[in-house]
Amino acid sequence: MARRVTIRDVAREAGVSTATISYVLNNKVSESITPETIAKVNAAVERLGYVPNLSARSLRYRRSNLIGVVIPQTEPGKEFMFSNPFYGDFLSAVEYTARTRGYRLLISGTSVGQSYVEIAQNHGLDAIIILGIYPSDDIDAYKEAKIPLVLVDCYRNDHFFHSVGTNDRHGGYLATNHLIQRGHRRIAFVSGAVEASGVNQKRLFGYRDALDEAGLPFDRNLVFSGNVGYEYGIETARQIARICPDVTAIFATADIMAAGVIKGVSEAGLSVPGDISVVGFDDIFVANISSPGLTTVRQNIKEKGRVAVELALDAVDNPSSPKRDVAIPLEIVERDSVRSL
Amino acid sequence: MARRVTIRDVAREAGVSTATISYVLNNKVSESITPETIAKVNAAVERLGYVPNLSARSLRYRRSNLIGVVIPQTEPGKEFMFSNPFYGDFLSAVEYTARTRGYRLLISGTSVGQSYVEIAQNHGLDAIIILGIYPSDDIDAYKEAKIPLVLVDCYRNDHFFHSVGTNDRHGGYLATNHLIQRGHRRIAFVSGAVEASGVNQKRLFGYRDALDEAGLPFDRNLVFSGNVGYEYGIETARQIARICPDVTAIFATADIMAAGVIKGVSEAGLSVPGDISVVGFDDIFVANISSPGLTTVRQNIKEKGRVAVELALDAVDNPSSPKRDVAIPLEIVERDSVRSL
DNA sequence: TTGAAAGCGCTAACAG
DNA sequence: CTGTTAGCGCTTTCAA
Repeated sequence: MARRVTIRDVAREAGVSTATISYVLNNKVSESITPETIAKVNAAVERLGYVPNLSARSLRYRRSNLIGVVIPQTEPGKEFMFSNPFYGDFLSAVEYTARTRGYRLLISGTSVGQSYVEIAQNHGLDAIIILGIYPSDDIDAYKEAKIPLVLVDCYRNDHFFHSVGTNDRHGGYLATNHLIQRGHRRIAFVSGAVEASGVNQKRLFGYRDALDEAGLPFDRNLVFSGNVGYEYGIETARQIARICPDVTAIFATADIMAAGVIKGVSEAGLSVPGDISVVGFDDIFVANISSPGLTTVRQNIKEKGRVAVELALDAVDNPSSPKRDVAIPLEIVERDSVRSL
Repeated sequence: MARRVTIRDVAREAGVSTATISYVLNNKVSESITPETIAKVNAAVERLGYVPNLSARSLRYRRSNLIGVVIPQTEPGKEFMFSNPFYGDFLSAVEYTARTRGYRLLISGTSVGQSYVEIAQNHGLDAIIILGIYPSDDIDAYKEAKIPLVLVDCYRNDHFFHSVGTNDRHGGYLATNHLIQRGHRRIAFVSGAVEASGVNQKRLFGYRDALDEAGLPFDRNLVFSGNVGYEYGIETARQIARICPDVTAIFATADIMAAGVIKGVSEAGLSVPGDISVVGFDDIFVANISSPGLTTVRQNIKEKGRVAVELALDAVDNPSSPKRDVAIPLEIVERDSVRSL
């Protein structure tokens, strides 16, 4: 490794002191520096190819300009955290927004026995964006460490942190009501694990809301919950086709699952939407690709990512400002996977 | 921000010096420390919740345990760098491998006017993995900065850096030959930009190889190159359906495009594989989801990510070791998008 | 076996 | 207007 060019080298080259270099580099207008000096410094920086060392700076400043992003392992021990394209879309938006604000992203799953709090402190992360899970074990550690946190898609918030999500209950209602309006009466609900105060539970509540409103009975046997994945969608659709012949519609709480459902339905020798209508959730591009095109509840993932970063930076700059819960709007996007009965 | 617990605090708590703490923390066996001291130190660390500051350490060590990953902007100015799920899969594998080796990932696109070399030096990145593009402008800067680099899917390598990719020419051959073997004669080639020494050019060469081998003429009008995206696949398929009625098969050099092609063909009122057969490239899960299932050239993305990290770390540890070019094997995966004529 | 102290590169208070 | 210097948290040589 070639020796780094330091601020010292630049100072020598420019014939001024290191402090002056630092002032010029950071546009410290409070110090008044002659234009000539500025020019000399810039020339020296240029000539030497000087690049500031952020490790040193962050040691000094106690800030790293780094935001951590924690993506949940979809399945324990599974290394493909991005198996759902939703995460990629989200991360893209986060990265873009962070970059325009001068922040970089540190991404890391967590190995067993290692808390993300530790990683955060290790690298002096300015803020952390956590997706989908409420790290119940760690949460006190976060509070204690006073690391600004943004919770995404998490309802177990105690207003100690900012959060961003959607009105999942409303989303569940939207999807189910869409089907009911089109004459469906026996509607299956397919989702990942339904945990207390998790998004799937909320969506399930919304599903029940719509049922109730229409005076339809809630049938526990039509609720299928497993894991958020394409495979599980296939399996469940097969199963539904086999044991619930009266079901005419399926609401899957993630497009990736809905895609599996469509596949499973056709593998069972039935057609979408001919025999079974399907509504998804997210509106990732898979909804477009699937055939038939998937009618789904769109959430603006890009916006979600943007807001997550805004909130994170707000928490950094105003640690004591009141914590906000932002909900990204939802809307039904109609494609071709729903039939009117 | 609560004041950090530093090694000093731990030293005071344990009643020893900071050096001793450091020795214990880093298992410096060269120094012999009594078990009692070790126990005391560990207890103090535990009690105080001490977490090492990696900025300080990296300032000292001149290494950050950070690997940079550069994902190309698929389109200039477009913020969604992950529009192709391929990247998410790749990144997952990279993250997992890096983590098991004690490294974290810094991801960042590059804003205009900012070279990634600068980012790398800013954060003291130990190595960088660059996907898909040869940063021709920067390359000298990388060499000069002596930052270990791994080039992924890049043929413009001068053996100054490690690289990992696949035998794209062979892949192109595989796909095209698969179609030829099944009786297809008029086969369109649909890809992103065909640049000199880019993957698409290689795949195009492979396409020609297969044509040549079978004694089929190469028709320039059957080569469509635009950008790697679902939309472009749709457009091109429509166009092919309209102006090339004799085409019976399409080789799309990315599954994401192939998915678009399938959509476009059906929008044109034709069927896959009834009227037109389609072969893709990558075998991302979209190949599974699309209907009909996409026959495609599989590359082991996970392996690609793993190897990229291995090579990166090798370059860190052995800066002067000879540079390797690793090719990940390819194979045809048959699904339902190809018909035998 | 342990401690004191220098220094990694940078910033900012203070002095000149 | 510019320079000197202390110190951010850590490692490691050298001395005790």
